Amino acid sequence: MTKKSEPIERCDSHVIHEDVVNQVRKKMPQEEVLYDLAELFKVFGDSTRIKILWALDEAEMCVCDIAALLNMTQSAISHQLRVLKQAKLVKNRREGKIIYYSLDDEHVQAIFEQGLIHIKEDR
Amino acid sequence: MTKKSEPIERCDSHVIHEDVVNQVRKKMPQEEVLYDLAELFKVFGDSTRIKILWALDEAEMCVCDIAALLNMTQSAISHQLRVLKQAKLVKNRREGKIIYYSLDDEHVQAIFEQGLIHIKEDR
DNA sequence: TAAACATGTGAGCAATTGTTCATATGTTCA
DNA sequence: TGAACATATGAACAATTGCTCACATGTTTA
Repeated sequence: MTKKSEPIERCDSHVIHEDVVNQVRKKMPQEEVLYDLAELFKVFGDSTRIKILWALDEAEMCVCDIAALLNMTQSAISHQLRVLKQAKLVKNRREGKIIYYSLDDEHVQAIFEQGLIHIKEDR
Repeated sequence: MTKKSEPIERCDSHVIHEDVVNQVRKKMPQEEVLYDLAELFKVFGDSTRIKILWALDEAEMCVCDIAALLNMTQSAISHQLRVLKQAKLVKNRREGKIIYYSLDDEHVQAIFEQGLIHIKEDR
């Protein structure tokens, strides 16, 4: 989306602290890394998906179970599970007709943890 | 958005593992907590905001600096800074005409860290 | 094999989001 | 005070998103 950074020319005209800007620019990670990071957090940025992840952190569950738990359509859950799987946060295994989902990343809990710390400070 | 969880009645008809569902339901945090968590991650789920946060983790910067760094409009940056401020991730101080922004949460880095761990495993 | 069942998927739609543009607000300095 | 400057903000618009609905896929069992 964002263009490769061209010579400083924006903010209408004046760059206030060119030294700071250049110094920070040197330290910025690759564009792609920041983009991927945003994509990952985007997956966490929906309460349905958060609920699914939290549930799967408690137990392996099939699609129907999750739909019942969250009082949502099987289809809606299935769509979201696809997103979670693409993000490699969730994996599944088949057992007959039933497909069981579980977490595919031991860091999900750690990410939740950090988020909760922030939230709790805001009250 | 989501309704308060009513008696299990979804997934068309059959609940596959009612025991698991009930057990997991007991362990689920309050609806509101999960919602707030999603809201927080939503803020992290945009590459412009990720870049801003990363930059501010390196140095305090004014709006114009950030716009120059990211090669974006002052207005666009200002809008995003508002989002970040509402999420209490960023604070500012005024010095004459110039308003300096900086991180308002020492956990931002920790959250990035966790995200990066996940991303790096996917390669 | 056909019916029943569990899940996946594409199209469509309303809601949300990120940016732009024009302009408002607030500060400094001549 | 008025011009210049730094930032904030509201309206508008295109793009994205999450859900629903209808139906497809794949598995079991009678």
